Formats: sequence, structure tokens, C-alpha cells
Amino acid sequence: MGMGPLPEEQSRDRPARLRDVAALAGVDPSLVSRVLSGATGFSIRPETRMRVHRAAEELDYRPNHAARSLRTARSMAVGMVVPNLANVVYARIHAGAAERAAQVGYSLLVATGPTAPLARTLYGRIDGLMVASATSDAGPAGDDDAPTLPTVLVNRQEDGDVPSITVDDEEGADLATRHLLDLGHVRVAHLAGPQNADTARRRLHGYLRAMERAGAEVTGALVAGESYEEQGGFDAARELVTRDPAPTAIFVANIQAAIGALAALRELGIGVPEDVSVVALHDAPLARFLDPPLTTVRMPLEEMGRRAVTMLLDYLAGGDAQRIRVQTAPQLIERRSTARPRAT
Amino acid sequence: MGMGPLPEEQSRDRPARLRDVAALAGVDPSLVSRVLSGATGFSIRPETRMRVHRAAEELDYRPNHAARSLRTARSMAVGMVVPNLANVVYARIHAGAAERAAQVGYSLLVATGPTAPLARTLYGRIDGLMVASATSDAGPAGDDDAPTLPTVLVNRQEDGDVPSITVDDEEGADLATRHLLDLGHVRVAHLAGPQNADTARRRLHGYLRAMERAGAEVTGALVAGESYEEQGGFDAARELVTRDPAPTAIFVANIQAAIGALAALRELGIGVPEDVSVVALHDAPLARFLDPPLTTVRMPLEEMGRRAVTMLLDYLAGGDAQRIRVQTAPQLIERRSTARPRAT
DNA sequence: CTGTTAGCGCTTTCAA
DNA sequence: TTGAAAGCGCTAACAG
Repeated sequence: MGMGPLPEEQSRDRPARLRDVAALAGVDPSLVSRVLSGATGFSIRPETRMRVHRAAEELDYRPNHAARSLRTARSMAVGMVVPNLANVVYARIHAGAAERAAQVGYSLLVATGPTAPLARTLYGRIDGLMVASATSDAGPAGDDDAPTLPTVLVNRQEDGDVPSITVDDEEGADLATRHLLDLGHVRVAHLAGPQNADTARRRLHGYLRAMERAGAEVTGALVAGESYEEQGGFDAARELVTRDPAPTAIFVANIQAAIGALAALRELGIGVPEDVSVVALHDAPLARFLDPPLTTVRMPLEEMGRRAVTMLLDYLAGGDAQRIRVQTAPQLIERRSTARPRAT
Repeated sequence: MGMGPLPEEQSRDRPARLRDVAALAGVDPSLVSRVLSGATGFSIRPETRMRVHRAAEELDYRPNHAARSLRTARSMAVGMVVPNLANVVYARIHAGAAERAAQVGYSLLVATGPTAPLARTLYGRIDGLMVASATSDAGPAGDDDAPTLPTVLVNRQEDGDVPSITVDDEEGADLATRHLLDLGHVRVAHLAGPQNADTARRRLHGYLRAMERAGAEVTGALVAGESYEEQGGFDAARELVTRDPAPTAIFVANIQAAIGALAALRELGIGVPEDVSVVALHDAPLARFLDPPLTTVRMPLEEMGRRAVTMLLDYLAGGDAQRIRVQTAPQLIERRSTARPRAT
């Protein structure tokens, strides 16, 4: 190959290369590669392996990602797109995903914002992408002129054969609604999320299902809202309670909207839970410090995150596009925002 | 070089390489490289440049990151470590950083968790790191056995010549405290953050400075707390109001702790702002939906994020370690949690 | 059990 | 104004 400086001497402070390790251990670079990358199904004398490891440690060897990626055509990293960082839901999904990714030796890179531009930034740095934006701002990576990247949808599901993983939002909504029904409420309202998010649609279905099973009538007056945010929840709650007949309980599609709803009811002088009970989907550390402490339904988000990674890796390995629904049961966390209706 | 298949025909669906573009344009790969990477200071016939661009577009050419990194020894990406994703403060810092990174053609990768393991995951994928964890869980990247990566501290400052960028927490705290003082409060307390976070220390100083300038006495009874979280704020507020003399106003070191504090006061039947005024550092969309809507001080976090990137890039380019304090003035946002003391 | 070899896709001297 | 050549650090056949 005609190298210049002999590798015997380690030069300056430049990070050690495979070749340097090999030289120090007195073996060939390819051997070092096999040993250090934990390749299996080849034989080596234990003593040689030892020497290699020792040399690597000695030189504080760290494989060069770029070289490895170039050679193997894989980056050993996966990406995750979330709509924004300040959100417990995504934080929990991410936590699960990060845990699993670490377990299997992958790096997990996060990015925020609209999917398409991100796919462009991340392209070439990751092998696959998890899109955890609930609303289809830009479908799976590949829209407009963004490069196509193997993608799984997390917490969202779409027509066609796009792989996806979701939790059982319908069951969560059903559980929340049933809680209200069981307390004796009849006019149970739903403060819904944006209907372009399929989680919101599934929560609405869950609500309707529970109401129907209980034989409770659902009129248009009982459903309002189009938002997962505080302000939207505030506005919708205001509207809801002025309708006729007024609900005695509200199932809110997510916790942020519920915070807005609580504020609206407070401002109107409507007591929670004396006048109106409130329960929200998704739990957060914050919930118990609200006024009143908010009853919530906790979803298995970490598990979804973990399984999303597993699923993406399977998909990358040539598996086919699955649609997984995490079946772990949602969990009701009773706090002080729900109670029996005033005049049973 | 003795390649196998002629590059004339583009093969399968394999992404186009530089070589393919060159073949299509009828020029040498090196020329394509120069043209497409926007290199400057070389001459080329406009027509040739045109042909190259057209060929690249035609083939939907996208440079291979790994190859480029391997060759140039730079990844054109920077990383940012945040302690957790569910936090407005980091979300805003990140937003600013992402904006600037995009402007200058860098990718910004985010990761969460303790710094050291992350530095290991990110090592080789990024050229430099912004550490935005307020508390020194593990100092700058490089502790224990984590690899060393050029690092700037964001929203945190440390002894030695570690580059860092911060906002003026002291001024923010001073502003909040002054607001209380100006309203006529005398026994103004401080619910402090964890004193291993230098932001918390600087906020404490700002509080002390404002008190001193106003000639208000600060006894030990007026300072409590060691947390940036709801529960910590809850506990500390409880304690604070039982002290003698009880404060009539509290400056809380951050908004999460303030949420806990509000809950505690509510539980004790202490009216806000009738009995006790509360102001917190850092604003959030949530603030106006709290009970009562919370007066806050908004810090220039996006700007800090933007400048952090600029600073890191300068540092990478060989600039020396700076310590920047963003001087943009904090902004008081008055809502309903502060008022004149009961008996002026 | 270990070594040789070729080359991933790109950039950058250097030469024409 | 353009082309030729070398090689970044690694891995995966294939030989020995």
C-alpha cells in the first residue's frame, strides 16, 4: 500500500486507528476489526484476542463512524421526529425508544419540527426514522422533495401499508368515559382533539363506544373542541358548559387541553368536581398540582417507544410493514377532579 | 482504477453517486465535487457548471455523508444534550439553536440523559457538543471514560476556561424581586433552585442584590428550597409560609417549582395574590392557565440557543474559549399572581 | 487461526 | 478550465 510513516510509532494526538491497534498488538488490522466489532463465527486464539483488546484499551481506540458507515452502508443510528420538545407524551415515548436503542447498540437521534426538512437533515446519518408527530403535517418522510427513508409511524396510524405502532387510545378513552359513567354521570361530554390527528379520532370513538354501551345518549351538544392545546381546551370548555343541556362531566382528549378547560371552568365559577367532573387522557407529573388535582388515564407510552425501535429494526432487516397496537391496559389515576354528580 | 460496471448506465435504484453525475454531465467527478459543494475560488465555464447541476438534479443526487465525513474528517453536525425533553426552557433553547444550525448548513442532533453516555453515542457523529444540562451531572463531555468532544456549556457556566453561554439570570431574578418590592412588599422570600445548578445560584444572587439595593432585610427565614420541580416547590412553599415572620411575596426560581408552590398555598388556604404574591422565572404557555395566572419573567432563551451554535462553530474553527452572557433584557409578564400587599 | 486485498464515495492536491 | 490519482479508516471476501 505504500504508506508513509510507519505505524509502529503512534503519531501526535491523532485518535488511534485500527491500524495502530493492530501494530501494537502485532496482528493484522482485519483481525482487530473482527475482534472488536464482536463478529461471531470465526476462531481466534484466546491469547491473541486478549492482546488485541489490551492494545485497543491502551490506545483508547474508538472506531471511526464515518469509515465504518461508508464501508457497511449502515449508520447504526435511528432517528425520531417529534413535533416539539416540550411535551411529556413525546418525552415518555422517547425515553422508551432511547432505552431500547441503547440495548441493541444503536444511537437514537432526535429532531423537532416539520417532518420533511428534518428527513433531509437526517438523511444519510440514520438508517431509519420514527415519526412521532400525531398530525400528518407531511405524511411519512418522502413527501415533496424530501428523501425517502425507511419510516415507522409512532402513535399514529395511516391508510396504506405504512408500518405503525400505536397505543389503544380507544380503550383509554373508553376507560375514562366509563369512570365518569360509573360515578353516575349521564350527560358526559367529550372535549375532543384535532380531528386530523388519528389519536384524536380514536379517542372520540372510544368515548362514543363507552357512551353507547352504557346506553347514554350522545347529542351533538356533548362534543366540542378541536385542539390538544391549553387555549383550545379553554375555548371549547367555555362553549361546552353553556350548551343545553349542560354536561356534568367532561372527558378531555389530552392533558394540555384539560389544563385550559380547568381554567375556563374556574373563570366561570363552575366548581370541579362539584359542578362538573373532568378527566383527561395522558398523565403528567404536573397533574397532581393542578387545581383541582386532575384525574387522568395513563397510557403505556414507554413501551410503545421501546417497541417502535424493535419494529423499525425488524423492518430495516427486511421484515414487512406491520401495524402494531400496544395492548397493555391504560391505567386510571384518580385524583380530585372527578366525583359523583351533584344530585344523583 | 479498474471498476467493474461502466458508470454510463445508472444501476438499479441505488442512490446516484458523484461518479454517476459526472458521467451524465460528461465531466470528471472532481469537477462535480467542486461545483456541488459550492467551493469557491476556482474557475469553470458557466455552461459546464450548468450541465453538472442539471445532471445532479436529474439523478436526484445526494452526497453520501459517510464518505464526505471520512474524507474531510468533519460531520457537519453538532449535538445538544438536554436533561429531559419535557421542558419549555430547553425547548426554546433548542428552537433557537436549530434555527441557527440550519442557517449555517449544520444538522443539529438532540439527545437526552446523563452527558457522559451520550457523548459516547454521539462521538464521531458530531463535530461539537452543546451541553444544556443545568446541573453538573458530569461536567463537560470527557469525564470518566467518555470521549472528549469540543463542548460549550449552554445556560451554565463553570470555573476554568470551558466555553459557556448564559442568560442574565441575576438580572432576571433582580427584575422579579424588584417587581415585588415595587408593589410594596417588604418580606419578600425566595424559593430557590438546586444550588448545584449555577443558574440557581445566580438567581439567588439576583434576589439578594435586589433586596439589598432596596434596603430590605434578608433573614435566613426568607430563603428556602432546593428544587426546580413541582414537588420541591410544593414542599418549600409549605415550609416558607409557616416561618416567622411569614413572607408576603415569593420569588420562585423557576416555573415548575412555582406550580408546586401555588398548589401548596392553595391547599393551605392562603390566597394568591391576596395573602401572598408569587412570581416565577421563565415563562411558559401554561402560565396563563394556572390558578391564578402566573406572573413570570421571560428570558431570551431562543437567542441564547442561536448564539450557542455560532459560538460552538467559532470554537471549532479554532477560536478560543469564550464566556458569553446574553445581555438582552429579561421581560416581566404581569398576570394575576402578584399584587400589592394586603395592608400597605 | 491469521493475513492479503480491494474498495465503500468523496475531496484535494497536483498536473495538464 | 479540467482531469488524474491518491487515500480518509474500515470491513469482508478470499487465501494461506
